[in-house]
Amino acid sequence: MSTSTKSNYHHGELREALLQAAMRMLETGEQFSLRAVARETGVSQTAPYRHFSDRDALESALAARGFRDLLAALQEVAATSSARPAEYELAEYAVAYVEFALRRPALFRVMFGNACDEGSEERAAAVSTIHSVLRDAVSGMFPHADAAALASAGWALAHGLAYLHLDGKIPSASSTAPEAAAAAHVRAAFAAILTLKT
Amino acid sequence: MSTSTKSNYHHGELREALLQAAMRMLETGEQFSLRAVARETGVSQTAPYRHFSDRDALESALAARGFRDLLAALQEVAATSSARPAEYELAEYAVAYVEFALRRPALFRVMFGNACDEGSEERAAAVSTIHSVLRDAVSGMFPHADAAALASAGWALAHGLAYLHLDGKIPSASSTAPEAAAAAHVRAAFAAILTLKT
DNA sequence: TGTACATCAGTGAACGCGCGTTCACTGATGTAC
DNA sequence: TGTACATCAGTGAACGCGCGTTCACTGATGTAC
Repeated sequence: MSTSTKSNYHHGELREALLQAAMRMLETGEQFSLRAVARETGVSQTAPYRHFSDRDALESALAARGFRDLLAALQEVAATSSARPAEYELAEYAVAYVEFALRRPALFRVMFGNACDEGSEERAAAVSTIHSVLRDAVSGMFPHADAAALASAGWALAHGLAYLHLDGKIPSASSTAPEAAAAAHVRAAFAAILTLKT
Repeated sequence: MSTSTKSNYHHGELREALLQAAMRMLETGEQFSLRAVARETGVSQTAPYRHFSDRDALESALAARGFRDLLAALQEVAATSSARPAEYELAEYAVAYVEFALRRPALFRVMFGNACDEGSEERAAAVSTIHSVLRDAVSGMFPHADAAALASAGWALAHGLAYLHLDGKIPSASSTAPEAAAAAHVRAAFAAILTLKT
């Protein structure tokens, strides 16, 4: 499975292995614990302390990776598109955001839950990077608008949709795949707002 | 403190007392447990089982009250206002929503967290009541719009703003009271969206 | 090239915690006659 | 009006759980000479 199959002692890449195991658990919707991660990695339950000072340190590292991935997903929207009118473009950012949340629900909660939020400027930086990506996108699309305010609003809308779907507060109507239903809902929400122009 | 000061045996209104204690704890941001609620109420830790079959039953009852209160807060917006233009009116619903979330953060999470969501049609009913209140408001304000979609969008926007503020993801800029800053942010977000008309 | 030793990265037993929940119980209440 | 008894609403001890964390330890690695 790994490069060095034997000698569990001196694993070599335990830190990385722990992070990946934790991420895997988060991905399946489980919430993790230091013990569970150690178990999953096949290592004694105190081994993680060699690499993370405490539970929050692991959680912060996961959140940081989550933000990196979310950012990548958003930037991919910017890269792929541009055949659409600007307004729809904005909606696609939101779709990517919500899909990320639904694909990796527990991770999303770790990233945004206030649990280990205090004192991590890495986290603050990640949040502000996302914000500025959105702001740049918005100001490209709507040169005359207040880009910062609009980016905030768009983010909040996507965030709200993500949580409502995550928490099963949107009836989800039919038997369609939840991700598809969510995406449709996101587009409808943005379209409804843009309709206000009339 | 209560009507019957003595005879802790046969409390008389234990169910209500438990709910109020739990609500009080939630209000201060603590998350509760059956044991903690019993402690707070001054009763043995198994007493709550006379009134709630398990932890989830208590949580559901709290959520139901939360939805009732949130609904009241929204309806109060409808009652007080109407001097404003319709567009600002919508923002005021969102302000009330976010203020509710910030005033009672742990309750808000109980209401919307998916924890005990399964199988409670009381909960589903509460959610759909809120939705229809918003829809009615919207269709009163924007007769020509798709009221349902717009109500969803407005709700999601408010919900997202609520969570972002709850989780400290909005820098909060200054030293102002967080609730006031949040309210200003909500109004700004709605205003930014309406600006898209240009 | 070989040996001595410091350092590093694991182990495993144990701690104390709060939790939800069960069980057999007991005190208080209210109803039938 | 008084007594017998069923029912109700509490008590308190105990269970097993998973958790974060600590401790003294030991096996593996790498470096100095």
